Amino acid sequence: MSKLIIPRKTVYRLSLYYRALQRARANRVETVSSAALAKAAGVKPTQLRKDLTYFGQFGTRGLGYNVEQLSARLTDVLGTTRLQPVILVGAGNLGSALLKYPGFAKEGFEVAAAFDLNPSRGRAKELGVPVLPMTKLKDLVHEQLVKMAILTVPAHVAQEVANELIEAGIMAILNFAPIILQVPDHVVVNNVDVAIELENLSYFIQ
Amino acid sequence: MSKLIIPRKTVYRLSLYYRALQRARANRVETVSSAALAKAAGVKPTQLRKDLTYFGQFGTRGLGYNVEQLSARLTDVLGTTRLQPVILVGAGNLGSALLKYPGFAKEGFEVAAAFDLNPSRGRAKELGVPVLPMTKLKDLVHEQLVKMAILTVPAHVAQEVANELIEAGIMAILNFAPIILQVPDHVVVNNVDVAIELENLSYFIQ
DNA sequence: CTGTGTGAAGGCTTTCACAGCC
DNA sequence: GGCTGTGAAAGCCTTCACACAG
Repeated sequence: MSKLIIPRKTVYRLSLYYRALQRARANRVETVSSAALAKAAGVKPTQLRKDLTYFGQFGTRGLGYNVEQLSARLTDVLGTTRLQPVILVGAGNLGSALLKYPGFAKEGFEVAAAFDLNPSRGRAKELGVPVLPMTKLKDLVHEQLVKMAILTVPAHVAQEVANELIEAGIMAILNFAPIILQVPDHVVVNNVDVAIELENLSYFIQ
Repeated sequence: MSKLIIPRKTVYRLSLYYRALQRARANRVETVSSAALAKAAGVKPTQLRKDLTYFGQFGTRGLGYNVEQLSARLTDVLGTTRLQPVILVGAGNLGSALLKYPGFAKEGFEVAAAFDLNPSRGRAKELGVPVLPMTKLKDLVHEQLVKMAILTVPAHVAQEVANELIEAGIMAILNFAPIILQVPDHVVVNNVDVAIELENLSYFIQ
């Protein structure tokens, strides 16, 4: 379905809209205007409307959008993307914190397992997922058809571990190591880098 | 200095270049070509060169860039932005993990203090910074001229806490809560949202 | 009269192509 | 020959302006 090309930035914003809609739904709101929804998502109303036109018309002119209905359509577009199993590699401070973060399940991702060079240090019980040695990586990825990995290892081993992940069949990496990973074309990487975000912020408050 | 307008995305990439240069320097490399540096930063060579032209010429044609020199110039452009004091608000799992993350100091940021509704739960000793109650926020921000904050509180209180931060004089917020903060124009916000990054990744591996 | 849908315009970034220097 | 610097072109994304529906 929808093999229409949706711009990269639009896809990103769809997630924001979806979140805002869930909040509206939780508040028993039935209808939202593009102005209201856009505000909740931090964008301009015209942008929101334009984004939605990439996959159809949902609004009622003079009224706004039906929360349920738009929500359902967004699930449909982003939909198959949810409920994916994910693995986390590197159960240090940051990795452990992410594992304990309640937002994953809520947003539709399940952490199938965590991997670490030293599996004992993260106790599975406390973290709520199995913590396995790297040698088990390939098997688990194949068995559970895992395509995505969260990488929270130190920078100096990140590339090496990323190679192992790709070798094992991982297609998408959410990389927290402060280094740009070199990967083949079929692999997607998103980076999360706290230091760079801070640096960026500070530039704009001169 | 340099009130020339540097595009937002360029500023972001300058941080990547700077990092890559530090690694090159650590390896005693004296000269890099735009091709090599661009690869390390994950961009195209022409993009790197164009980015650098916003604030001067540094390269030697036929040779490349002097690592020291370019590095110094980048420090200069991003420079005053470094070594800023930062506060962290919300010393839960994620907040504590970030405090223990060694990357801050290395990248030139110092966490002046952490704040929490329940200061006892994060022991200052373990975290390496004072953990204070929210009532001390305003005083510390004023005393230490803090302009930036890392926000790692639960989503349902994020807006409220952000308001307090802004009220206290904070100008820039690195927000980890999965919600779009409504802030006045003079305040800058960057969002880090793991769930959305995952969702985004998964869309692109259909 | 309110609020959506959308072609067209505008603005911002990236990429190209090649001139210029070592 | 190798590699930088850069105007021009292309591409992408956002915003505008307004037609149109309820």
